[in-house]
Amino acid sequence: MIDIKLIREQREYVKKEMEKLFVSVPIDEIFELDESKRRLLYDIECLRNARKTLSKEIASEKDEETILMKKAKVKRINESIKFQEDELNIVGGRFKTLMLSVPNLPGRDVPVGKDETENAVVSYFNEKKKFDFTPETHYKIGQKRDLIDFERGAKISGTRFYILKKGFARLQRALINFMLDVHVTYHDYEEVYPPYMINEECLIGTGQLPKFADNLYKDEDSGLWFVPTAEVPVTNMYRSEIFNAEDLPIKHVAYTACFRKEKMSAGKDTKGIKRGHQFDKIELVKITTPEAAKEELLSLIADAQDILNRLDIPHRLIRICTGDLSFTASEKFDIEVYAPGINEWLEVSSCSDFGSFQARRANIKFKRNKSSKAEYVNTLNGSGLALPRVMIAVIENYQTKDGRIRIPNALKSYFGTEEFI
RNA sequence: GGAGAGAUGGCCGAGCUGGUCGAAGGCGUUCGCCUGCUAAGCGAAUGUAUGUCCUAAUAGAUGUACCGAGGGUUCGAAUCCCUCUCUCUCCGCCA
Repeated sequence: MIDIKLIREQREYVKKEMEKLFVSVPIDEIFELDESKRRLLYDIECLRNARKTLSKEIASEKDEETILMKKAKVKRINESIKFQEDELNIVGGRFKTLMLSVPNLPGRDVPVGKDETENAVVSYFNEKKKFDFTPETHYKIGQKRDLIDFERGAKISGTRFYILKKGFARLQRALINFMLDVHVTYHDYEEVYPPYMINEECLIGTGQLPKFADNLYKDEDSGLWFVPTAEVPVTNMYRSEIFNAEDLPIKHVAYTACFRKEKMSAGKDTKGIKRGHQFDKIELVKITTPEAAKEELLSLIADAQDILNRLDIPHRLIRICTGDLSFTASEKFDIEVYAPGINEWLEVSSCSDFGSFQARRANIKFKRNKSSKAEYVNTLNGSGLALPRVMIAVIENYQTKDGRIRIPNALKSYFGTEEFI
């Protein structure tokens, strides 16, 4: 949620910023709703004040008739209050709905661009591998060597589900441990293992709801939702909490499975393990002061990239332009790995600074010192990294001519004496 | 799943036969006094959110809401009633 004061005081500025995102947002309507909401609230408060005064008078009043008269007066006041409150509920409800659907404002130095075609590659890292044969796709290798079972995945769960077997199952498990170990040991993140099912407030807090309900799984019986990313439970751990400035930044790393319906992407990325309804991910989450956010974003990106450097996987860093920013982000960088088999760049991490957008929704604040007023924190996160696509990159980059996968040096300690899958 | 107990300010803890309760008391914290230093002692202050007025102001004045959450009764609710959530104890079941 953006600050309503911006709409109150700098409406034209907000409109201009929203134009950079190439979305239409009913700023004027929000402004007017806010005005009438405040007017109603003011009227109601005056009425309540009158009621309070009269009630107190009744308590000390002796004369029966005066009491009756005053009681009748309060009853009339209550009727007006009720009337105004009903009005307020309608106006306030509409206001809230609209506010929750306003995307975050783009950060100051985010380049303006229409869509993903105007994103800029910041830089390339690690040399592409040279092959003296045509590199195979991960799914061909997986099927040929019985390391991925797509048929039985579909049999037990439907399309976009697969079963990893033997060396690939172990490779994924090794990667999970490797990533967690690196972030905990070398990057100073505190590991957490959160629930995979969460209540609705969490998803409103981090901005997945109400807008992206279509892409989320829900258990109707309990009202709980399945996590689409660990960002949601980990950030929401601190919902409605106030930090002391000296306790920031908070840095967490979490491993979870993630569940997404992927309706929007129907028919897209159906081959291989690139896009499933369930996938594993290591997530990095930071909570910082506003002034530390930029630096923390850059180090978060570096932390995610470190995984790829240790694995020696070619990748590139992309700066996301305004038109391609996600709903909640004020600034965002993507990391893409190169997969020579399918010959694609695959997004393995999206690193974002959300400014105070999520903090405002989830009510997460900090105090600079004991006597100062609580301010909203900045929340940041990025994958560190998404498992299936790193799996693709490892499999396709480390394949040998005879269809085996050489185990990257960084993962050797997770595989005992084996050198190949 | 069954039976019972509970949820109050940074913490502990009164109030719960409805009005004088934004809420006693204690602890903690902050400031001042006292003091060779520390401790003790004395005095004062000390919730959050949001609106209005006034402002250079996150300074002042004032309104409203908040005693787990949401409804209800009443002129008036922390106090009474209903629903829900969570915590604790006991029983059952269980990886």
